[in-house]
Amino acid sequence: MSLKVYNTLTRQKEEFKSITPGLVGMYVCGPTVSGESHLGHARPYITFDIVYRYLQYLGYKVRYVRNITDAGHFEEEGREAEDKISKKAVLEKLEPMELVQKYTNLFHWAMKQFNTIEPSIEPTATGHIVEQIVMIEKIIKDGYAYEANGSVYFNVEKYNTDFSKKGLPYGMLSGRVLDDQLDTTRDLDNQEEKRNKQDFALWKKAPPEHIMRWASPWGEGFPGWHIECSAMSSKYLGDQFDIHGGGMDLQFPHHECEIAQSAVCNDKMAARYWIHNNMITINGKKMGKSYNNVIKLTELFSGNHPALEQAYSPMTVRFFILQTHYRSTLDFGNEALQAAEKGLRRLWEAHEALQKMNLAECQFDKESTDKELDAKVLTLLSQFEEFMDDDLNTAKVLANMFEIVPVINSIKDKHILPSALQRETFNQIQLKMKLFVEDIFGLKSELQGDYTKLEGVLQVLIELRKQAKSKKDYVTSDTIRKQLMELGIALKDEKDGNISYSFV
RNA sequence: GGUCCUGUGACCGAGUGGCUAGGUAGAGCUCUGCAAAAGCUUCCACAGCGGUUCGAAUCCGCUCGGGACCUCCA
Repeated sequence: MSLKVYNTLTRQKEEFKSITPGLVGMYVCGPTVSGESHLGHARPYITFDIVYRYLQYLGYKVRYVRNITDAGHFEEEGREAEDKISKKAVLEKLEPMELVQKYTNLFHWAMKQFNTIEPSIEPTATGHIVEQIVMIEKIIKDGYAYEANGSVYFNVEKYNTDFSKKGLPYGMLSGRVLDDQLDTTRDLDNQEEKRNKQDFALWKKAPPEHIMRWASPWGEGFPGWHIECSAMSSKYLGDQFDIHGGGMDLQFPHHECEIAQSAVCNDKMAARYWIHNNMITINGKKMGKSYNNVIKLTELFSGNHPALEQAYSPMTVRFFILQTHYRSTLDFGNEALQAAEKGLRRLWEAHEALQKMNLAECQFDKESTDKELDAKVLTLLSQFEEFMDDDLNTAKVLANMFEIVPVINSIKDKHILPSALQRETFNQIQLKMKLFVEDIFGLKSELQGDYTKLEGVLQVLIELRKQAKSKKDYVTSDTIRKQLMELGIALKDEKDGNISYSFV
């Protein structure tokens, strides 16, 4: 068994082989910290968190680089070439770096809520201006870029002509042919600096009012968007690395341009495997600023948005995303999120109950084994890796988990005896559920803080209720249960007369 | 206009030739003082029309619908 991933470059699933045995270099396009992250942004970071975790499970030492874009995006290229970040800063009356800091912090907070593991390196664009300038100089020197009025543009046509011979034509990732594009590129104003419409900026001259600016051989300005990723990925991962990830919408032009820049500088395809996650949609349309349909993560967690019937917790969102294959679109909806919330709760409660079971004293013997059930469970468990190896099919793994949940609950409720399974099978369930639910899927309990005092108080109430029940004083017992429910604590009368509780 | 993807039951979604996906909701039953939870059962879908095949949600064609990219975008 070995991991297979879908490579956008070849349009097929390929066996994953790292360049250096045992080591993986992975670069994922990070956030632009000029605003708050929304639900759509959560998808790539959760998706590649799974990739990161699974690769590590497979035994790889992974260097995971995810950048912070804190400069360089153009709001409207060609118009005034305004840096997106400085534009917003003026609006909010903040220093640009203050704004950048604010949204970087918010992003990190959200990533922590989602229980994603921090990348190995999180470089910022502004921290790598020098590297970007060096790269641009090299591209100019080789004749694939030209300066015009303090800005520098990449000569796409010349690149395509020369590098097609080397098997690296422009458009190879997104599957487009350069000639087709000449007519289809939209008209933008003030494009006269460019020799061709499809040329893209490596460096932009900063207008006088522009606050974010750096000295360069071409005057004061700021870097183009695409060059930052090329500069940072090659700096930390080398001329060619294993995985480049990001959202599908970055395929063109962003990743295409990265490929071209890196090809000129390093004479190589920057990355071997290009992995792209699909979009999150809302009412069938991509969630995005330009569609005016975004739900910010803070809104999602608080429920404070007209489209939301309630708040949804970070783990619910994480689970929601994992229930779908990463290359399919995922449609947002209250009903769908609520279904995810309930499903997650059932899975998590079974998982917790399972981990608490201690069967050391239990008698297992051959005669009592339900061979059919035992074999079924073993198959379900063994498929966990099989499904993950098949292009990270988290949806199928979850489906299998949900087939195991009734078995766990039945053992817990004593509908079936633990000895219906072999001891080794039971141990496997505990082991693999923990491994996949927690370590690979990164799900966790959302209870925070120290609950020992609260638990003590609950025990007192539970004792009182037990007493009331034994006296058939159902008014008291129902009152306790009802009022706790209103506080979000559900009491359950177990078969054996015990009372358990859970936080809803 | 160009390139590409897609249409699965009430909702979200796996699934690329034959075998129950799964979750949620609904219905029934068991358990139970009641409830909740849990378990069992049920709901047996693949846009439409043709074609290929012993057999198609899955392959091919057409029709209709939805979407992405071509501009910043996760």
